[in-house]
Amino acid sequence: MPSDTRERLIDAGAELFWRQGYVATGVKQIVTTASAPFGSMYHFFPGGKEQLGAEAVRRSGAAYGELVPLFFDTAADVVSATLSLFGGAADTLRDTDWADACPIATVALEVSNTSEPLRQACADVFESWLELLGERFRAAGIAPDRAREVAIVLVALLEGAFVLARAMRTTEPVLAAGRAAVAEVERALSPDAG
Amino acid sequence: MPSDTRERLIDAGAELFWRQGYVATGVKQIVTTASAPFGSMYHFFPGGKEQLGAEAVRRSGAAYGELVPLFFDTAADVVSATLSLFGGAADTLRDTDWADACPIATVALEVSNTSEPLRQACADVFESWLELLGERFRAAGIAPDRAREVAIVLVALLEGAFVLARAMRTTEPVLAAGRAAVAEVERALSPDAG
DNA sequence: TGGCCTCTAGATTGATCGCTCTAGCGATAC
DNA sequence: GTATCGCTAGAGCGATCAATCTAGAGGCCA
Repeated sequence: MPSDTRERLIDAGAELFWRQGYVATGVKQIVTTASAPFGSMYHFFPGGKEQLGAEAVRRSGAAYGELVPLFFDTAADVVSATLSLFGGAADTLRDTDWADACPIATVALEVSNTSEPLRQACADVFESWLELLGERFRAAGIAPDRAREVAIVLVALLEGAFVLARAMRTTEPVLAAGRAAVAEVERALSPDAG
Repeated sequence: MPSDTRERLIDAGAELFWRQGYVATGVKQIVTTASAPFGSMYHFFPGGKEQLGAEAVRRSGAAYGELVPLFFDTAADVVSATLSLFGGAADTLRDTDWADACPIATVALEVSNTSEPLRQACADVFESWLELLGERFRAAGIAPDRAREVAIVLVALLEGAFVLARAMRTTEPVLAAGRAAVAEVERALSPDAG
């Protein structure tokens, strides 16, 4: 069985990196938050903060990816699923004081040119989301290449809207992005129009 | 006349925050890069790193905003301007080793919940971009409310595509976002179709 | 010349950074 | 019993953090 302390360290790291970013989060703070002994940190993660960071990113990514079935399995179709995905994101953002946005976007931008393992972890997470979403769009009858493109546009709209919304403290960008995402999905569903 | 040293400090800060983010950039590094005396830093910016950061963000934002007339004045219409804007962004990103993306996005995410002055500076910059773009879309005949929404969608697509592209090391998201941006602009130009 | 003010110059502060180190606890194996 | 191993525990390393401090250089005006 996996060590309990190790799990708690990853969870604490994921939470803190989400909220504060990678650079601003100290190892000591992670250890304290996890109620773990400091020595265990480097026992379980000989690669140090970077290794813990990579595992935390992957865990956050997997958790966030579970939102895809949550929204797309309950909705009537991919259009309404897309709409409620953005609507839910806007509500969550506002209700959490503009904190609960993408758990890895800040880290992704921070480390993109400074840590290859972390950059790779972020890339893998994004790719997994694209695959999860692409699958849904293919199931809705959209051709594979087009399905991937729609998935990319959807994720880009969400990530970009998060950046704007968190800075400007308004849900306006998320709602506008949601309408654009719906339009993109509809456009892919009926490629003849336009 | 404005002090030369002060100007150099802001420029150096803007450059470093762009490349490394706000948290990862040290005051000492800014001073060294600017070839400025350390004492001058706190003479010109009694508010410290935070004050310099806010001014650097506004300067970067203004410089980046100049891309709007650059692309929209030379293009035949707003659609081709949008297309070349994303195309240019993709080329630049690839040619600079995925470094030259949005100069303030990393900072915006980093400080959104930790520094109100910096958050405000980022919000002001985004708002200025939305105004610059909205103006162009209004001039193209799009109703004011709709023009703002198109501007938001365009910026969100670009910011989100940057996040994906920098992590995944491919221009694919920027190009896909560009096509979606073009579709959004076209949709706004002919609201009857669809 | 003397006084004032802006800016330069960098040593220094206390705190925190990521990380290494030794020491020892407790359970299992023989 | 005792040797081994996984894990706990935290003191302490050198480096770096943002920021403060004193000291003085140089221009401007009287």
